[in-house]
Amino acid sequence: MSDLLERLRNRGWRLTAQRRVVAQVLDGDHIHYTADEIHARAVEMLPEISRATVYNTLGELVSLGEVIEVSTDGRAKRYDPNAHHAHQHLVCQSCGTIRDVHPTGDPLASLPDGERYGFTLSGVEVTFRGLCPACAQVQ
Amino acid sequence: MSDLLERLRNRGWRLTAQRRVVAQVLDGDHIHYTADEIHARAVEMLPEISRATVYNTLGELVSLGEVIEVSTDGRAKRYDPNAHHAHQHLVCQSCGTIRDVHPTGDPLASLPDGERYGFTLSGVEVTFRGLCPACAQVQ
DNA sequence: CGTTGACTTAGACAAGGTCTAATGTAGGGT
DNA sequence: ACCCTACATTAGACCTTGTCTAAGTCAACG
Repeated sequence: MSDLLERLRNRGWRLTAQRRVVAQVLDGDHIHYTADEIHARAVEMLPEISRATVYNTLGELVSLGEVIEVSTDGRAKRYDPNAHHAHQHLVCQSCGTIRDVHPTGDPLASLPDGERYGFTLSGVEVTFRGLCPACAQVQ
Repeated sequence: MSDLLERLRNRGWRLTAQRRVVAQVLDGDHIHYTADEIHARAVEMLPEISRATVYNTLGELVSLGEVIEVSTDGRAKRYDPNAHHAHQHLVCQSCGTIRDVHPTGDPLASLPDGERYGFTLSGVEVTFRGLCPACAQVQ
């Protein structure tokens, strides 16, 4: 993750305590947190950090391509620090947990020319939905 | 669409003017509207219909499996009445238009057992992203 | 070590959606 | 045909997520 900070500094980022903390939270577990969860964890390390800064920082990381924004439903967006490896997501419908998965084959290839309607395709997202083991037991 | 209303009545739905209007809007064009767009169109036919009723009705249609809820980004959810035919979506990144598409193969099969982490899979969504012909010209 | 422009802050604001308590009504029972 | 009553609808308050603003702060260059 210090790699990340180094990369960002080379791109002209000012290295502030707030940004370091956000990067640190993202680098922790490989769970995909919401912005507010990231804020809550950041506050534990740097009590005065504001919500706006967390949102700003996440937005910058997304537009720099270091983090992927995942909107699995109409709820809060989640942030996936694993931007440098192609992967898709597996989402628990009950608790919202997201895991990274690696399906076989190239999903883009599954759309025949006759179904492209003249679109210029730039990407594809595949979201597998189901119940995680913990939620499956409860139901 | 009277099919739909009949099916719903058989499942114990009370047939109100409001619900008929919402069904009628969904049955119109095959565009995927947001809840507020549906409300706006419903108001033209039944001026006193409330936002809450539209949201309630859409939620019921979704949980009855008659309509699919599509969240393409962090914006408003859109409602797709084409729930009885398996299909996926092609979204224009610029203007947000959604088209239904029919990829080849079963995307669920692309997730190997070793990548399922004990989840009970219930479905998969594939969202192709790109630029529609109109937006591609502008850029 | 001073300067300055990028960064951060608190809190107001906005969009999308949900909830509540009061009121209305579809449709079965008579 | 007409009541009942449980289900449906309403207006509007409220909640969550996210954005914006104006004022204050500070990293890093010189």
